[in-house]
Amino acid sequence: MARRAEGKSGCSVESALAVIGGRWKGVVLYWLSTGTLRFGELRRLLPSCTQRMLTLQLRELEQDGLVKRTVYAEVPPRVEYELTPFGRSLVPILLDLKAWGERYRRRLP
Amino acid sequence: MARRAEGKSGCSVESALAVIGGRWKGVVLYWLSTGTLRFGELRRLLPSCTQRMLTLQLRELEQDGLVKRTVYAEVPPRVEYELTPFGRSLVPILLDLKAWGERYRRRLP
DNA sequence: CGGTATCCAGCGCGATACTG
DNA sequence: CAGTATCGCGCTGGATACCG
Repeated sequence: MARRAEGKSGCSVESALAVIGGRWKGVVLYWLSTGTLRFGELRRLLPSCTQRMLTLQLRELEQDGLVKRTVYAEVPPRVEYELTPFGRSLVPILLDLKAWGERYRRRLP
Repeated sequence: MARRAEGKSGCSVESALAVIGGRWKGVVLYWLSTGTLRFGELRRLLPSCTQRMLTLQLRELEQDGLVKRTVYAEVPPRVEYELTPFGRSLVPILLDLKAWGERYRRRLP
């Protein structure tokens, strides 16, 4: 986690990218911006992300205070993920990025 | 370049992050948003980025159409980098990210 | 000054298997 | 269902040296 570790040095753009720059974090955050989701639902929404990676990325987002994890003591177990208020503060930027990404893709050969 | 290569698949957030997610790209773009810069100037602005990495990241940004590279046939050689119009279209988002990054850092222990 | 070339470490990430 | 555990590969990026 070299990238995430150095959160305090460098400029703030780096800090932000360190938080959302993980392989799947952008998409995870995007889907969570549409509402609370269970682990299995996220898995289905990110078919090419392995279970292990999904877990890891969610844990990091949780540590960074963007995502809240709620475990329900049921059988079978249920775990729900949702954005924290701080996480939600990133959503507008994420949507801008998404829009920009669409324009970028339209330029491709 | 696994990340950059798959620009066409996945959601657009991924595409955008694939373009600006490189280790130094965010900062390079940020500095270039303040005006045209020579290679050596960028080096001084990113002291912890090696010359090799700076070159690589600039080349990728150039390929992605965000940065224009101009070589002046002088001695000693002079090379200037500036944002393309398309690159400039990313600047507002970058500034939002920067502002968000500052808030993020203020939350840190 | 503004680059290549070369070599190489580390870790990001995937694949697979097992568990409460 | 929602995870951990373990193993290993490949790419990212660092160090260093050389070039027009």
